[in-house]
Amino acid sequence: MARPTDPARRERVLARAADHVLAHGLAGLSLRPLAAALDTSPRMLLYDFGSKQELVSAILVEARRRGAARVAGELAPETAGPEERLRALWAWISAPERVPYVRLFFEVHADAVAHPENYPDLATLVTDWFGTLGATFRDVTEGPGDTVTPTVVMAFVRGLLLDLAVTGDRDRADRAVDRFAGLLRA
Amino acid sequence: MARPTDPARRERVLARAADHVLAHGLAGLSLRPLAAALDTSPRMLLYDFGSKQELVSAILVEARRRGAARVAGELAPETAGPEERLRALWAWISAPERVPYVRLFFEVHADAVAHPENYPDLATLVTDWFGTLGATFRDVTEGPGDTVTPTVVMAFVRGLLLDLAVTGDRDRADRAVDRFAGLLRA
DNA sequence: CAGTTTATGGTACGACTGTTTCACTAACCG
DNA sequence: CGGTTAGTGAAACAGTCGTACCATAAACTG
Repeated sequence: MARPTDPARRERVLARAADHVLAHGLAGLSLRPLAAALDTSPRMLLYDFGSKQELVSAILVEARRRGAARVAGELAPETAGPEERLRALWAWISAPERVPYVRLFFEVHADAVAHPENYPDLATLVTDWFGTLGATFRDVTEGPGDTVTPTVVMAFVRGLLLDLAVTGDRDRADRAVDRFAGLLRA
Repeated sequence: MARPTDPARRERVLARAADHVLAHGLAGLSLRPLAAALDTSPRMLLYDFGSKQELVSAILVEARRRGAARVAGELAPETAGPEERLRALWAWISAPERVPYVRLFFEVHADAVAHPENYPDLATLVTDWFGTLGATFRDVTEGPGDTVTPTVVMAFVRGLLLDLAVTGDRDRADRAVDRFAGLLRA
C-alpha cells in the first residue's frame, strides 16, 4: 500500500461545482470553463467523476440534497391551518435565496420533458415532494391515500413560480397566493 | 433585373424547421443535422435566415403563431360557466396533439429563466395569455383590470402541465382538475 | 445573345467539445 | 532506500459547432 486516497477532495470539488451550476445553469456547462472556475483541470474532473455525465448527475444529487436538507427543518409548523401553511410554503420557495434552485429545477425538468431517456427516475422526483406535502396538507385531504390535494397545491405553486421567475412580478404573484389561499379556505 | 426572389421557399423551409424543432426540441439543435433532415444545407439556412440565432427566433415565432391560431378558434364557448371553461382549457392544452408545443414552451421558458438576456420580450409572452384568458374567465373576475384570476388559473394549469409532462400520470392530473374546478365554483 | 441577380454546392477556418494518452510528481508502507 | 499508488499537468485526438469564402448553376431582363 501507499498514499491513501483522499475522498474529501472529490467532495470539495463537487460542492464548488454545484455552486457553479446553481449560479450559471446546466445548459452551457462544459468541462474546461468549469475546471477553470474551480481552479482545477478537466483532467481532474474526469479523474474524480469518470465522465461529464456522471459529474452532472453528482451535481444534481448534491443540489437536491441541499434543498431537501432545508425543506425538512424550515417548513410546516404543524399547528397552523392549511392557508397559513400554503403561505409559509410560498414564502419559503419563492424567497430570493431559492432562485438558483428554482432555476435549476425548471432547467432539469424542461430537459427531462424533451429527453426523458436521460432521466430514468425523474417521475419519482416530482412525486416525492408529495410525501412531505401530503403530510403538510393532510387535513385538507380526503383520506390518507389522497394524492390529489398535494397535486393541486404543488401544481399551483410550481406554475406560479415559473410565472414569477419569468416575469419577476412578485406583486401579482403574491396576490395570486392570497386568492388561492381564499379558495382553499372556502 | 433578373431572376425574381422566391419568398415562399424560405417559408417552406421555416415550416419544416418548426416541425423538426417541435419534434426534437431546441436544446441540441445544430445546423448540419437540421439541414440534413430538411433536405437542404447549412449554407442555405444561413442564406435564408442570416444566422442560427435568427433562425431559432423565426422558428419560435412560427411555433407561437401556430398555437395562437388554434387557441382562438377552438376554445372558450362563451356560454358555459367558469368551471366548464377550465375543463375545456385543460382538455385542449393537455391533449396529446399539444405535447410538442408544451415541451417547447417549457424548454424555452427554462432557458429564459437561466439566460434572460437572450429573451428580451419573454415576460410579455407569459402575460399576454391573460388577454385571452382574462376574457375567458371574465365572470370570476373582480373588475376589468383584474389580473389575479387569470394568474391563478394559468399557474395551476401550467404547473399541472409540467407534472403531467414529467410523470405521465393523466389520471391524477385529471382528478386534480376536478378538485380545482370545485374550488373555483365554491 | 450578354448581363444581372438569386440560389446553391463545396470547402475550409477557427473555436470548442468530451475524452485519452503519456509523463511525471507526491505521499505513503515496509 | 525501493516500491506502490494517488494525484496532476500538458498535449493530442477525433469530432462538432457556427460561419465565411469562392465558385457556379439557374432564372430572369434587355
